Amino acid sequence: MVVDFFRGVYAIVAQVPPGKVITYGQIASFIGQPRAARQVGWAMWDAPPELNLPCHRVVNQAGAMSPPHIFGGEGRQRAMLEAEGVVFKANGCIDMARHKLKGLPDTKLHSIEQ
DNA sequence: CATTTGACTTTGA
DNA sequence: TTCAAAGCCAAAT
Repeated sequence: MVVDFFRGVYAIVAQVPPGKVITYGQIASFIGQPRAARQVGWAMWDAPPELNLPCHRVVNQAGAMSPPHIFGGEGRQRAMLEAEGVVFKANGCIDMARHKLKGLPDTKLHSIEQ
């Protein structure tokens, strides 16, 4: 089986270090479905708060963040990212070249794969 | 079972 | 990095 898509998303996001951000596409790629970036967002919606997933560290490729109604406020996500040490550009987008995660800190994804 | 929807990506300019 | 258009995948209706 392709493993629970959502399960993989949770595992990836949970391993994202503070002060760093990851794109939906990268998450999907780690799972094995580089085209299922949209479903990553769906998984986030279905993501239980018990996991304490740092959804604010998950952004799109352009460095733009999710709609405000997700975090219950306009500019809410930006505040959390700034608190983590993330640098924002004047336009309001994240400095991807500086914070875009290249690889996961732990390769424990071996369990969720396959 | 067919259609719509969406926390997106990629390519090109 | 930003704007525009087309494409993809899974869940909801």
